[in-house]
Amino acid sequence: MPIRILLYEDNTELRTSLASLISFAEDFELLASFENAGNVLDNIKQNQPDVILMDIDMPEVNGIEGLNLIRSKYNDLPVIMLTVFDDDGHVLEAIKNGATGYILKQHLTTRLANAIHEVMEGGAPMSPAVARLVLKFFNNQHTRKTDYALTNREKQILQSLTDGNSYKMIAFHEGITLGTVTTHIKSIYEKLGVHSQAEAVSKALKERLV
Amino acid sequence: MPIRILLYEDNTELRTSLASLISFAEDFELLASFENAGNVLDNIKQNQPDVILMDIDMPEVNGIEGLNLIRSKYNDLPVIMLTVFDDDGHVLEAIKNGATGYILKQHLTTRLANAIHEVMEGGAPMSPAVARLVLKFFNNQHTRKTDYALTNREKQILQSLTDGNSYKMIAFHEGITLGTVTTHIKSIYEKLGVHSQAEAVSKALKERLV
DNA sequence: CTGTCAATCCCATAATCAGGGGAGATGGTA
DNA sequence: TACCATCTCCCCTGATTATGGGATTGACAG
Repeated sequence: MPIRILLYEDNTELRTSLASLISFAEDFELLASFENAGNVLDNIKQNQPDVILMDIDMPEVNGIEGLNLIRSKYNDLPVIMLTVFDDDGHVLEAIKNGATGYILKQHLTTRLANAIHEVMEGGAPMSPAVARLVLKFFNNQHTRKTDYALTNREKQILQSLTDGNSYKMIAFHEGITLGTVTTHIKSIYEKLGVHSQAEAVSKALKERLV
Repeated sequence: MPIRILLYEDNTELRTSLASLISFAEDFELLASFENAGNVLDNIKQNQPDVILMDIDMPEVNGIEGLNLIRSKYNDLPVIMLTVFDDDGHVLEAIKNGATGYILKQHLTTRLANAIHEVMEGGAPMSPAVARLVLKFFNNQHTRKTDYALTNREKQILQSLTDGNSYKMIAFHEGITLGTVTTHIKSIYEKLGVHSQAEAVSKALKERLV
């Protein structure tokens, strides 16, 4: 049983050559190809593909929008994004929206077949540069911690505040008086340069202080 | 000029066979290998490697700790993690801590050489299953939005609250009275099931409502 | 045309919070 | 020893917030 494929690509030449590339391999079957993602949901319903190849930069309805349409109905259908750019914005946007793989057009000839097999086996094929980008972003998200020189006690209390506890509850949980809690919070505010709970909690969460 | 490699792997047998695998290729040079990451910073200083191969599961100082040590000094030195587990926790932990690549031991023979070349060219080699895991996590982080049926106005105000604005400031910015702000916030709290600013802000940020 | 909903406004009160002050007890360091 | 940071406690006051009412308007659906 061949792997059933739908292709979205606005460049006629590339679409044609991709089509023949796919048809060449006997374990792939190209069901249809389109020049934009305008009717992607209908296309899927009619063709029942196993995998979708989606260019990002298309007129009318582009690849990201197409991806969104797909994900609104089909959560697990593998979608491999194709693009000439390794532009950060596009990549991250596609991935946030649930792309399964992401290959640069320059790697198409060497990687496409492999990539299709990989997604069918539950993998996530990416051009190495794309993978690096994702890891970098991921890493940034999780290490950004400016040093405000909060003491351990202050961190605990900020944590508790961030969990939505009132001064009273914090005092109870930490086994200290209400007055002490306010004292700690005063210095937390000073160190963070904020003037309200909302600001403190926001800063704590955004900068991963807790 | 061969690519200079340091290896960390506690299993003697595997360490030996990796060592010979690496020495076999003439574009690689194995500088040294160790059974845990205890002296990783000294090792690096002495050997000046281009790439580090790091097992995760090692006695004394494990791969994640080793990675952390490395990242505290060397921000760009490529570190490829090796593991038998495709266990979510390890993978994500390693990536959060700045791993450059992540390959499963079952793929070592077929992918290792390739992976080393990829990191040297600025890529991020990952076993497909690992890549899928990362994308999935990434995707979750960015789409998790439970529907609390907040109205547009309520979302705006929640946003403003999350930015650290007081009721007064919100009233001013939105051009409505203080009373109206409290009314909106009342219904926001009801819909979110919270009873304080801190809780609301926390929930809004954690569940990406804003 | 009637009901529902979003958005606006108002009133009122108890509780909580922000920010100002001062002060004693640790424990480590210069 | 003297200093300094940390953690603890206290007092006070004005501002802000949480929560309970009730009410009007316009839009939209049935």
